[in-house]
Amino acid sequence: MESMQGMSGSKVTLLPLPPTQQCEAVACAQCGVYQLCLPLGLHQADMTLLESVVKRKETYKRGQLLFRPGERFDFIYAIRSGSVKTSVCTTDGRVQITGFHIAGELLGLSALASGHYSSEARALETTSVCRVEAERLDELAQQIPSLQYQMLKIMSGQIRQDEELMLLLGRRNAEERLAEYLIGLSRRFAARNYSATQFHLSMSRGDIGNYLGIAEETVCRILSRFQNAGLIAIKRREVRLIDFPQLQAVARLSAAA
Amino acid sequence: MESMQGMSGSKVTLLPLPPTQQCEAVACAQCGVYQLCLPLGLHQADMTLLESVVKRKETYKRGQLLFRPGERFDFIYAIRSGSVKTSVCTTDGRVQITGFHIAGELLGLSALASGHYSSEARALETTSVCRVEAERLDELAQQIPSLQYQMLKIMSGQIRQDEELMLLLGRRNAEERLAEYLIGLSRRFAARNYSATQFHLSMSRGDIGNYLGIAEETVCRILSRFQNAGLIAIKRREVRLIDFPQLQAVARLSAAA
DNA sequence: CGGACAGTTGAATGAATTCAACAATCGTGG
DNA sequence: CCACGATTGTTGAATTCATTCAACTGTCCG
Repeated sequence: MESMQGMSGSKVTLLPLPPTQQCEAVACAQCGVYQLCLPLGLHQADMTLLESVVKRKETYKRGQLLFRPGERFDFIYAIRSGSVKTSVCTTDGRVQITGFHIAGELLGLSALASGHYSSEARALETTSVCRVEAERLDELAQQIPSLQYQMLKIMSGQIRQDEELMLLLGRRNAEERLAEYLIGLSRRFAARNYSATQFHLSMSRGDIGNYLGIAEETVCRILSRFQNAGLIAIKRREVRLIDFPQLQAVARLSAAA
Repeated sequence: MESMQGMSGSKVTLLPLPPTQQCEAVACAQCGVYQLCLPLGLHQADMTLLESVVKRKETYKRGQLLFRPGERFDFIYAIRSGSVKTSVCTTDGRVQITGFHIAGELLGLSALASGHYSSEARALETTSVCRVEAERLDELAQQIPSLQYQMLKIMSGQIRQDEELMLLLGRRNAEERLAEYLIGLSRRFAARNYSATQFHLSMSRGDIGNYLGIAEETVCRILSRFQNAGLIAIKRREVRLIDFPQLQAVARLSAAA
C-alpha cells in the first residue's frame, strides 16, 4: 500500500475511510461510487484552509431532515457513517427518491446552481456527517483551484450515476431493477471494505420500490422470487447474495463500455 | 436592452444567443435550462485565454456522432444551433436517451470524472457546436477560478435537471410524461426567444418514447388524445400548444418549490 | 416514381398495480 | 419484561395501463 501523496499529515478527515483503503480517484470512479475524497491531492497549506470551513460531526437520528427543498443552500454534507435518502416531489405530493447515500458520499450538490436545495435529505438511521459551509466554499475554491477541480469531478460522477438510474427507470423491468439495485449496493459496500455478499438494507421495501419506480408489493414479490430461485437469502433487511453471477445475468446490467 | 456588463468587446461567442437576450445567470437558472453562458462574468484577459482553447464552428449533420461511450474525453461541446440527443445503453443493447439538448446547452460533462465519455451524443439535425479542449480546460480553470465556478453551477443545474427526469421516469404515467415533455420544451424555447406555443420537434416519436420511457405507439396514441381533447394541434413534427393551462393540469408538474 | 422511413391505429396480451387481508417485528410505556 | 399498537413486510386476486404485434397510411428524398 503506497503512502498518500500530497496528503501528508492532514488532520482534516472529511470522510472516514479505513486507513487501509487507498484514496485513489480512478479506483473510485471505476467502482461506481462518487469520488470518495474531497481533499484529494491538496497541499498542507490548503488543508489548513479547508479545515477552517469544515464543521465536524453533526449527527442525525433516523427520520431527521438534513435539508429540504427550497431551503437556502448553506452546507455541503459528507456522510461519515450511516445513510441518507434524497428525494424530490411533485406539487401534488408524489415523491421520487433520487438517491440513497452511504458513508463517503456527498449531499447537496444540486443546490449550487440556484442557491437553494431542490431535494430533501433524510437520515435513514443514526447518521454522522461533516458539513462544509457553502458560502465559504465559494471563496475557498477561488483560492484552491484543485479543490474546485475535485468538486467538478465529483459532480461529473454524480451526473454519470444519475444517467445510470435513468437507464434503470426507463428501460428495465422490475426483476432487473432489483437485481441491479442489489449489485450496486454490493459494489458500494465492497468499496468501503464492508462485506460485498452480506449486508443490511437501510431502506424499507417501500423506499426501495419508490427509488426503483415500482410498488412496494412488487419489491416483496420479486425478492421472494429471488430467494426461491436460490439467488439470495433475505430476512427482513438482512441480505446475503448467494449466486452473484446469476444475479448479474438477471440484471443484464450496466452501460456498455 | 442593456449592454452586457463584463463582456465588453469579447470576440468569443461560445453560445450564439440573440443579441437582444440579456445574458443573466439567475434568469437562466429560473427558467430551468442550463446556465446559458459559460464565460459569464469573465474579465477581458481571461476571455483572451479562453478564446485560445475554443475551437469554433464545428458542424454535424443529422445522425452524425459527436462522441460515443468509452471514447477519450477530449472536448466539452456547446451547442450553437441545432439539437443533439445523448443516450446510454445496456450491454444487451437497450438504449435510454438521457438528454435532448438545444442551442445554448453543454455536452460531455459526465466524462470529466473518468476521462471517458459515458454516453453517446448524436446530432438530430444539422448542428453547429463550439468545442472546448478538455485537457487545456484543466490548466485554464486553474488560472480562471470564476470559469470553474461557472462550470460547477452548470453541472449542479444538470444534476437538478436529471433529478426531474428521474421523477418523471419513476412516478408519472404516460399522459403526464408527454404533457411535461411539451411544457419543458416550450419553456426552453421561450428562454431562447423562440415561440413558446409553436415549435418543431426534432426528435422522432420513437426517440421521444425512449426518452420518456414509453413505447413509440403510446406516444402516438396520447398525442392524438391531446389533439382530440383540444390541448394541442400536431401534424408530424410541428406542434402548437393550444390549452397550456390544461396541459399543465395534466402534467401536475414540477418539483414543489 | 418507388422504396424507405416515420407515424398512426386496432386488438390481444401481459407485467405490474391496486386493493385487501393478514403476519411478523419493533418499540414504547405500563 | 411483557403487552399492545404501530409499523413494516408478505401474499392473493382483480384490474389496468401500457406493450407488443400487426397492418396500414402518409411523406420524404433519391
